[in-house]
Amino acid sequence: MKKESIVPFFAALEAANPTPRTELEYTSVFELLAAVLLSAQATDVGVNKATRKLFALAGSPQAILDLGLEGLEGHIRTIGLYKDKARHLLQTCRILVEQHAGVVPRTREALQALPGVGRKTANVVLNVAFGQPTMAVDTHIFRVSNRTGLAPGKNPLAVEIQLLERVPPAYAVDAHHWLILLGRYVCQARKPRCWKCVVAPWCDFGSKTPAP
DNA sequence: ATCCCGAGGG
DNA sequence: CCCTCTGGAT
Repeated sequence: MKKESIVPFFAALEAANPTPRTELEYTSVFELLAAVLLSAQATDVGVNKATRKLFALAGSPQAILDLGLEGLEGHIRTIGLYKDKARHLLQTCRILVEQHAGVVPRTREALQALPGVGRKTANVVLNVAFGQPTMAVDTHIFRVSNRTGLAPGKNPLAVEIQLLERVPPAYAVDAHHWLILLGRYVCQARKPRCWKCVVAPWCDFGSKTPAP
């Protein structure tokens, strides 16, 4: 993608969706952290289905701890990778209670020190909860960045660095959500719907898919 | 590089 | 059946 295409690219995304937001359901920063941790290799729809009941019963680190491993597994069993996620979330809650007074930390270092929280999850929390211009490169953002040519890096970290360099400051906070939603509903992995894509004029993707 | 792992879609 | 879904730990 040409350098001069980047501003119109994001201007088009902004025009189509002026105030993008995550589709994960949460009512506190802790619930956001838990929901993002659970969302690895899973759909938001599936995570929300489980967390709606879970958070109604246990919406704080101590309340999750009180569920115990078996109890927590019971609530998230319908989500993929649930054994690892239950164990990691419990350990994370234990650290939050014992080392952070039950409050989600605001630094990348402290976030990534939590079990089950890697670079991508930390970036999402920093962006969504604390308004920082991070680029959380998940499966959607990686694919969209490569296809469009916005950031052609060969691995998630390379793409993240390119996005941080190339996305204009005015778009840096919302870019995360625009790219995610574009990947989820338009630039899909199997069958991209190029005919309904608002950034198609600036996209490098060859042989754009026609309308059905 | 490999494992984890259920639900939904094609 | 196979692929995909807001990855992280080993």
